[in-house]
Amino acid sequence: MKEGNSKKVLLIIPSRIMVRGIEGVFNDLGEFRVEGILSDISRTSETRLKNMDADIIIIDPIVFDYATRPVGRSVIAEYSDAAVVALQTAVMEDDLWKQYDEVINVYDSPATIIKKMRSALTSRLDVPKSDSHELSTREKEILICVAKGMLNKEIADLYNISIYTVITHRKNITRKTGIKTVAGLTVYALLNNLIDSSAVE
Amino acid sequence: MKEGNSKKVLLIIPSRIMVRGIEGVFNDLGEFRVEGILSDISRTSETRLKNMDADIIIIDPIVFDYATRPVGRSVIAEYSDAAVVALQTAVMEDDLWKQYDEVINVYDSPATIIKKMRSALTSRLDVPKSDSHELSTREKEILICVAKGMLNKEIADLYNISIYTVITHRKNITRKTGIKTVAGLTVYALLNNLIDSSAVE
DNA sequence: TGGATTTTCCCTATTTTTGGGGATTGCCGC
DNA sequence: GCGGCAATCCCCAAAAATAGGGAAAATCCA
Repeated sequence: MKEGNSKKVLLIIPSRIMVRGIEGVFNDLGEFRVEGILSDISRTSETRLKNMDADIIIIDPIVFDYATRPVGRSVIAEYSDAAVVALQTAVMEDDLWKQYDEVINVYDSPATIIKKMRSALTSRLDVPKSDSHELSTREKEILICVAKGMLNKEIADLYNISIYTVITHRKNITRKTGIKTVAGLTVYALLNNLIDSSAVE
Repeated sequence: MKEGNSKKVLLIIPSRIMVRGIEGVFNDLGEFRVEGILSDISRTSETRLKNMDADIIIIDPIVFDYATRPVGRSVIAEYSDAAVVALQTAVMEDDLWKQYDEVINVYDSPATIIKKMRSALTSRLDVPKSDSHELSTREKEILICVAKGMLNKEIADLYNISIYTVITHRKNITRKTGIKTVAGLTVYALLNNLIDSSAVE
């Protein structure tokens, strides 16, 4: 397989292990070549994203990170036309995977990985739109606390706000998500990578 | 760093990406050298485990079919004296990590990985013991309901028992597990495969 | 058989959450 | 400037959970 023919890949993956692993798998097989590596999607990264003319981007959705940012592929789409493949390492809500052209699981065999890479290049999604009824920053913070099992009083103390405010936020959270129980909200937080299971109990 | 000096490492990891990644990281740094790779812990693997005189084993606990029970390290201990390091890729109950000499996270930096590898070699655990206080059948049933977000009243009606009984069971569950909050119990139930995340919200 | 465990039930009191109202401030976009 | 939204605060009443206590059957196992 000729070097010149291979597709340019950009990795946006904070795990050195996984970066080296994917490089290794691609080196074994040719066809794809890692041309750039980013470990986050910070401001400085965005210019590299724009300048580097990658054919395909493999991203670990964890970079869209807990609570702070509006999740998703759409962020990438602003800076690059490359196909975007998610690297699946953790549990995440089904809907969130659908925005990517393909999803590679860390346990996939090299053959499967290559197949999915090809698939990502041919069958491209065109309109990745972000969902509407997002939780506000504060609401996410409160939700995280709730999912951790904190009391309203504890949350109020943590953020130096009134317990009434906490309760109001919780009302809005249940209204926006449609989830009425703590158990449900905990699962919601887990599936949306707002918390890690180790953060609870 | 001399080749002859490097420690022998056995990987028991089903993910090709992660195997190649760890090989890459170790190649970059010397000191450790991957001598063998297994992708499961089947019967045939056991002889290789015994014969290969590894200094340290890195294992992805997913090969133990996870969460189900506190197996794990003890299985390895039957066939090898090597230090055992877990590769942390997914959420798992806190206690289950404690049986390993070290836990490397996929997002750890190479420096951290090496540090943990050294630590695993020096500070070795000696008695990997399993925990005792299991939940009774009824308690598991109640726990499942709690994790689903059901009210005590609803649980009582479901099993045709008094709400007092439900409360008593919940007291015993919190006492046995040491988990006081619904959020924590939900995670516990998820991690122990008592419920599926789809069963909640 | 006898002890341990499980399962069941009950009470009181307190704490916490939920659900229904409201209200003010400030910021952003049209 | 006006509407919408985010974030803050407040009250009240009802529902639910928590934390003590105790106790009696049923079941299991050694």
